[in-house]
Amino acid sequence: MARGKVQLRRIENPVHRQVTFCKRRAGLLKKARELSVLCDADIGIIIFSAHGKLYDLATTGTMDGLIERYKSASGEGMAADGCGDQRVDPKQEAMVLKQEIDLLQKGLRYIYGNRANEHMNVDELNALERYLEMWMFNIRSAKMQIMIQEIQALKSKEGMLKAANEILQEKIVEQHGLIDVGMTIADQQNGHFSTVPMLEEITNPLTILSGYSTCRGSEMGYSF
Amino acid sequence: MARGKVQLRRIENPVHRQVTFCKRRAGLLKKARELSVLCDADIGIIIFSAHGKLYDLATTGTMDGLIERYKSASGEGMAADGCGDQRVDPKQEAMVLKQEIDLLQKGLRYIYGNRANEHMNVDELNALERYLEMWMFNIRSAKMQIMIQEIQALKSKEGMLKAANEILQEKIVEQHGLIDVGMTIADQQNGHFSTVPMLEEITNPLTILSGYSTCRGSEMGYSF
DNA sequence: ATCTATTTATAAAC
DNA sequence: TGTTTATAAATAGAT
Repeated sequence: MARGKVQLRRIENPVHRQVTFCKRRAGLLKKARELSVLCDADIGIIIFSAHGKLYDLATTGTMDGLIERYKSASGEGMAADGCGDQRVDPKQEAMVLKQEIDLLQKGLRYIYGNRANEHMNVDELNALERYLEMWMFNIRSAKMQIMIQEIQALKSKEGMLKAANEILQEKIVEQHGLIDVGMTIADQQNGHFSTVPMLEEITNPLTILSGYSTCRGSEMGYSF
Repeated sequence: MARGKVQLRRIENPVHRQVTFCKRRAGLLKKARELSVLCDADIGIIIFSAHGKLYDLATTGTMDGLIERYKSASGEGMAADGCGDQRVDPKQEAMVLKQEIDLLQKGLRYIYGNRANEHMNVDELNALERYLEMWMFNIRSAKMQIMIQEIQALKSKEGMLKAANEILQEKIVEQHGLIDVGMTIADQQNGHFSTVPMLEEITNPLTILSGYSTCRGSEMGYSF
């Protein structure tokens, strides 16, 4: 705000960044206190610096009190959604794909390269943002499917082995009486990996996108 | 700040107070977003109006995530009794993922749902864009680690069972002569799932981002 | 909500 | 860090 307009992006110079952090942090907290007094509001602010240091402010009581109040107040509204879909043109498909690829490449340069060299406007960024989301879905779906297959295959294999194990055990018992070597080894592992249900919940893309499974699954034939 | 200096005390006129509350609240949140972007800070703000209405902002993930982080960061002055260290967030990991998903879902509602219902400003969209990049890396890494662990655990379990199986087999042979039931079942599965190396190639984030493996691995200590 | 006259906040320099 | 100063932003009051 002074001696030069500031761009809304991360300040690269660490010294400048630190100085600005101090000044603006102070300014922000001051504004918060003013708002609280002027308008009779209760305000809590939590700030973690880039290095993880905590700064906080609670204009009323304690931060914990505000957090409690927040938790009870925020558990309220849940809106439904109406997902309207548009339609695609069969003829321009190739051109569209080409443009998407161009944008992808530009975006990668932007994200991983020197941002100063690549200019992307808001529209391009928005488009890129949408693509990123689709990519995540596609890649994740593909990988999850493979890994879930793998896990289920291993589990079924395990089941087979256990069954075989039991059969062998029984044979031995039939022939000889109780022997415990095999059972002991097998049972040591039981219940050790009960994380599987949770795992599947977390990793299943459909779970993550719950409520958005209309997520253009059919439109997502982008050949990535 | 304009047309008249303001006194630092509660504005008595209810209309003025309400107007000022709206304006300054917007200003405060804007300042917070700027500070967050400029200085790479994570900020959460909770505002209760005089009438109890809640307004909030979380520049990183969700407010719940910041609250958790706040609680663990602020409660560092107590290290009395001998509790086991939980340095490697076994539970926090899941929560972190959940928060990321929350924000992603908000973004998805915005992108695919009715934009009128979800108001996201340009700042939020830019943040979302940055998050997408980080999420792709972080979420994928976390999930891959879990699933790879799972697969390895199952494989080791399989090894155990096979070993037990063999021992049992030997016992039977010792006692009785050749029996083929167990061996047949176990061997049916051999070599069936040689896909694992390929799987790991596909799922490794660094592979997907090949050519961009300078992918800020070290800069990505965003504490989600 | 939109428009200005002013007050504030603050970037750069010290 | 703290102070100074020129300038960008925020915003009080009016519309």
